[in-house]
Amino acid sequence: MASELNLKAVNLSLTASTSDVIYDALRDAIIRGEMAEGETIRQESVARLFSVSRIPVREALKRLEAQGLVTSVRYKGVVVASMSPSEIEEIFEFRGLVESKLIEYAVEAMTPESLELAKDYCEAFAAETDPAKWGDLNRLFHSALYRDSGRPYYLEIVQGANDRVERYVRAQLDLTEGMARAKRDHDAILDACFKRDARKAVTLTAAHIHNAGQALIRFLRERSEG
Amino acid sequence: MASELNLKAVNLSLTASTSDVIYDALRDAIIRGEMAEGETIRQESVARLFSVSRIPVREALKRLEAQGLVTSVRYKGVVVASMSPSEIEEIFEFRGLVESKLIEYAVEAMTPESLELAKDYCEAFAAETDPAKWGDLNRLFHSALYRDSGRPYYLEIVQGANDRVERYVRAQLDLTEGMARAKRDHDAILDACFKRDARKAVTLTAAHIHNAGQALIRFLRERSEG
DNA sequence: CTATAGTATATTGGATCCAATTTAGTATAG
DNA sequence: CTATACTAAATTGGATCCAATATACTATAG
Repeated sequence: MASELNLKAVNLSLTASTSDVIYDALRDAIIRGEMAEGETIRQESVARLFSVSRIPVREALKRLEAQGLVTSVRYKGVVVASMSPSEIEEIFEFRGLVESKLIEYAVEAMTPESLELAKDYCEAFAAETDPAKWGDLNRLFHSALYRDSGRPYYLEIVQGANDRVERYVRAQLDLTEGMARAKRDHDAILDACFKRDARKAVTLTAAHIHNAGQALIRFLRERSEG
Repeated sequence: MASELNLKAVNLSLTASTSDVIYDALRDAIIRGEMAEGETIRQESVARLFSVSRIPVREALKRLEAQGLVTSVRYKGVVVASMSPSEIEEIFEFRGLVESKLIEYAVEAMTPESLELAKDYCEAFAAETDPAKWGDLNRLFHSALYRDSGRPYYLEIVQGANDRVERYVRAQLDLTEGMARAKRDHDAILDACFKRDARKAVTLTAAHIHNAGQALIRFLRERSEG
């Protein structure tokens, strides 16, 4: 139910419109898996939730649609997008391709501050016991690694790709032992970055994403059979 | 001026809303370079143009914003996005990375129909004398090459990347000798596809995109100096 | 003459209302 | 009892109106 959304979205900045706030809250709820896939999002219920009219809600939904997080059918409504295992597999393959390049560009350019930041997030991720926070820390870790790549467009695209699959990743991390491997992978990638070993970082990143994708696909196929 | 838009957008399908029609028309106008970069798009003028209210216009603009084709400032309006040479360069680099992979996947899987289609577009592109149509045929050619790749997400991303730079490519093709090389490149790529030589197709595609990008950057820098 | 304050206009953001369509429910024919 | 036609409720799409803000313009002080 949309009414269960725990909206943490405060004004991100002074220039945020109502539409922006709603967009962020809905995107967050979808990414975190707080809304079931296939669930229809009623304009009126979202509007009531925020005590606004449907206008900004509709604009937010258009943006979500453009990003592929919801699908819309005229006069019927928008539903939370759902992805087949093969679609998810494609996204992971794509992430491997692009994020490998990103880490290659970033390793040479990484500042000490970024390295420290990545280290902090890496440790926080390893120490975190609340599954709900793993996704955030995982994302923060990777974006700390990539931030000096000098490739804003790549980052934008990778963010979009991650957005589409994050809900599935979270569901899996909650229920499997994927965390253990993720921690080891992160440590190894971070180590390669500290040593400025771009080639190794690339290899490890590609393997990290590939393995995570394969584990997720196995998980989803098992669950769909069970 | 927005009033100069030659709207060719008829209903794409029976399920198209007014917002969809306006979105397509604006996207088309931006991509084709019919609107100057930095030009502000007034909701009211677009609405008048289509004889509708501002509501569907605003929804269309939100979608364009989500795709990076316009940028919006609260209470000021949306303007046609403009890209710096370095941003354009990044897009071309990105395209090279992703489209190389796409052609690799596609070459093995290409059906005779797709090969014929690509050949037709390639020839039409080479024979076309109207610069306004080069962009369309160029895009059709490449999408015919990629369509059997089995990678819908890659295609979606590549389309978005192309959308952002197409206006600049068109401006350059209109004014330089870039066409000649483009034709030769296309012939060579198509030949490699017919011979199922994936490796060669990859190399040629990467070079094709790289060269086009470099030529475009040179063109833009010259023009900004002149 | 220039700079600044203040006002009027234009434009965007949002709310409310109406129209178009779908969906749920009901009655009726077979 | 089932299937179909019809009606009512719910929902989305769009139009019109009002509020918030920015921009252009004017007047006035210096």
